[in-house]
Order: sequence, then C-alpha cells, then structure tokens
Amino acid sequence: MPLKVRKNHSPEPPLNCPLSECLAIVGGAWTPNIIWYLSAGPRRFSELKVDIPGISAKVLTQRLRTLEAEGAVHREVKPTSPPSVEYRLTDMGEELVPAIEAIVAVGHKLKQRKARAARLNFGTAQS
Amino acid sequence: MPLKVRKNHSPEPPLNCPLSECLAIVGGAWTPNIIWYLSAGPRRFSELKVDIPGISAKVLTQRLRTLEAEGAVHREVKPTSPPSVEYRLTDMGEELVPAIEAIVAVGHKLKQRKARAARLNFGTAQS
DNA sequence: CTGTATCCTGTAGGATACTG
DNA sequence: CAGTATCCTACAGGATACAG
Repeated sequence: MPLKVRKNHSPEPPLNCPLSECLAIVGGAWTPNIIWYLSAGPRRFSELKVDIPGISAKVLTQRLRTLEAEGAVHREVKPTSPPSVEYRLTDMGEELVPAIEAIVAVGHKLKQRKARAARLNFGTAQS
Repeated sequence: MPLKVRKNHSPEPPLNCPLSECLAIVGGAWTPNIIWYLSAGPRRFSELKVDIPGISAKVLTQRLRTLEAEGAVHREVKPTSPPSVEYRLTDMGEELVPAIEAIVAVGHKLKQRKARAARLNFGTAQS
C-alpha cells in the first residue's frame, strides 16, 4: 500500500502553535539582532541603536523591555550626569545565543548560495 | 574614561535589517514547524495540516509555495485518483533543520524554566 | 541620553466559501 | 484531497513629537 500515513517522528514535539509562546521571546523581527550584539558584552541603549541600523527607538525599547521581562537581559541604570543605561545578557539570555548563531549561519549560507546561483545564470547560463 | 564606546565584536555581521531577507525563508510564523515535520521525511499536504494543529490551508499553502520557490522543499504531485501531493525537503532545506532544532531546543528549555519558576512561586514562595 | 506616547501602515494570518 | 479566492483583523513596526 503506497498510501500509508507516515507517523511523524516527533521524538520531541516542536513548538506547536505559531512558534509563538516559547519563541515569543525571540519573536520580534529585531530581537535576534539585539541578542547577537549583546552577546559580545554589555552595551548601552544608544550603542545598540547604531549597531542595528534601521531600528527605531520605540522598537528597541519594546524588545529590550520584553527581553528584560523574560529574564533574558539585565538592565542597569548608571546614575551619571547624562543618564546611561547598560544592557547585558543574563545566563538565560546567553542560552539563546547558540540558536541565534545557528540562524545567522544558515542565513549567510543561503545568501551566498543565492548570490552564486545568480552569478551562474549571468555567466555560463544553461550548460 | 569610563564612557568609551566598545566596539562590537562582529566577527561576522549578523543579519542586518529585520532578520528578514536571509531569514525571510524561515520568516513565517509556521515555517519552522513545517520544516521540522518535513525533516522526518516526505509528507502530504493533509498530513502536514493535521501535524500542525491550528494552521489554515491558506497559510500552509503559502508557506509551502514560498519554501518551494526558495528551493527548500520539493513538491511532487502523485497522479492518483484522489490527487495527493508530497512535499519533501531538498538538500538546502535539510540545512535549515539544525537551526530550527536549536530554536526548538531553546524554546523547550525556556518553557520548562518558566514552568519551574511558576511552581516555586506557589510552593516555597520567598526564601 | 533614554525613553514614552500617538498616529499610521503593511502585512501575516484566520475564517469562510468555492473549485479541479 | 489539495488548493484558491476574498474578506477581515490584529499586531509589529516606522515616523514623529515630546519628556525626565
């Protein structure tokens, strides 16, 4: 019978639902970037803002707050004359890094592959 | 000077922009789930539909088309009396799996931690 | 500097109904 | 079974202006 229903392997169920819930913490479009830059060490609000070109203050704040609430980052206010705030990954936050890096790695690979394919189309074209 | 600007490590720039572009392929809310289930082997449309409770036919189709266009999945129509379509990860699609698994793993860890923390709050409460 | 408040838009995704 | 088409909503995120 060629039409048997295959079982799903499911050694462990993935995130059910829209990857949200568990991954809500990493859900925002910019969140991975934030965590990635924070993985290099503590960083201030304005530094992150220039690190991540294109992100708005609003979104940066939002994401940072969420991450803080989730316990992934620590927020420390330095009572200096020009107020400065330092953000830092917590232990839990550090645990997210490998996943982020895996994503980033794949992203780069995909990009290269795509670029190479495009070049081939222009150059040698069909074999 | 306590206020030096730290360089970002950036051994390799992460995805700039909203993680989109490179990761657009994995961007959809349900895409990781689809890839994950496909990683167990070829699977039919309706099977995926029950695998992933809550996903609508429309979205499933959309994601599948996108993944196909990106070259991550292969779509094969079996000309049987009740038409059936089999989806399968391509080599490129397989490359996405590790990243997905990393995400899933982190998601589970986070979930457990959160559950445990909640239990502690109910049980022993403050030290 | 570090945010917050508001307004506005795009778009992913749900519901539903219909087709080959 | 496997989709497609349409309508509709929610919410992320950009822009801008203002505040401690």
